[in-house]
Amino acid sequence: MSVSLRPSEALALWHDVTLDLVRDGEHDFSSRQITILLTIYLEQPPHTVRGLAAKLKVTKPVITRALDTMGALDLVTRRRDETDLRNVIIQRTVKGALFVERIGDIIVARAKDLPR
Amino acid sequence: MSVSLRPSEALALWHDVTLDLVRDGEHDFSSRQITILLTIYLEQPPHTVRGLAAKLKVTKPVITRALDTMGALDLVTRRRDETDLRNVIIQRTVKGALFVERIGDIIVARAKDLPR
DNA sequence: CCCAACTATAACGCCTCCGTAACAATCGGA
DNA sequence: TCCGATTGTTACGGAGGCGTTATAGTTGGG
Repeated sequence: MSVSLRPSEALALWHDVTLDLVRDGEHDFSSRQITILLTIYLEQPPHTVRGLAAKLKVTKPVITRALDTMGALDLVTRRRDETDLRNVIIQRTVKGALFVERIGDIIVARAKDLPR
Repeated sequence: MSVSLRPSEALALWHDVTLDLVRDGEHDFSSRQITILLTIYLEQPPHTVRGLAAKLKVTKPVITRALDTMGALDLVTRRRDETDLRNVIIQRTVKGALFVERIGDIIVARAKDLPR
């Protein structure tokens, strides 16, 4: 199945959702940070710094810094890979799951209220 | 009309679109900046610093700074309101319109490709 | 004609992020 | 057992955002 959206509807949806996120005022993440968070919570584990950097086409320090920030907010955790100690496995947290869930609820609600 | 989305679809769509935006790598805007840009291009003019600040529930310097940044990128312009010289009218640019249009196209494309 | 109210912006010190480069730890094949 | 390759992180100087506060310009009612 696919979702049918006209450009004006798509942009209105994007606008409404980001507006809600800004108004809530809890965090002001960049596109990079949001993408990293959603990738961790939506795609199949395991997630590594290297893997995320490749997927997003950014450098590894970008990932490290984002994980530092979101780790401090308890939205994400890191664990050493015991089978290869060079790797770091990025893991989900309850708080992060709730945050992502809330984003999903906002999108659904705004899509439902979309005029036209 | 409204758009029917389940939470998992909504999040997948958000993930796919932000991923595209990050991969393109042209800009890395925050939620605030994106919201300001979309508000200017989607809502009825005129737009003022005060009005945007109220709508987004942020302080005026936040808006001024965002306009500085996006103005330097030619995504937005400022003009003095001739009927009340205290006001600044924020205006659209060709480059900004194309940028917003591209975001719309990405959302539509990703919605169409959405599995399930 | 004042002057309080309102506009947007500038200034301040702080913090976070940037890209690049160097780094320590670890792995695995020769 | 080396030693080159690979992992993630840290260090660096620079750029830009933050919230708060101060400021310059403008308005309009008394």
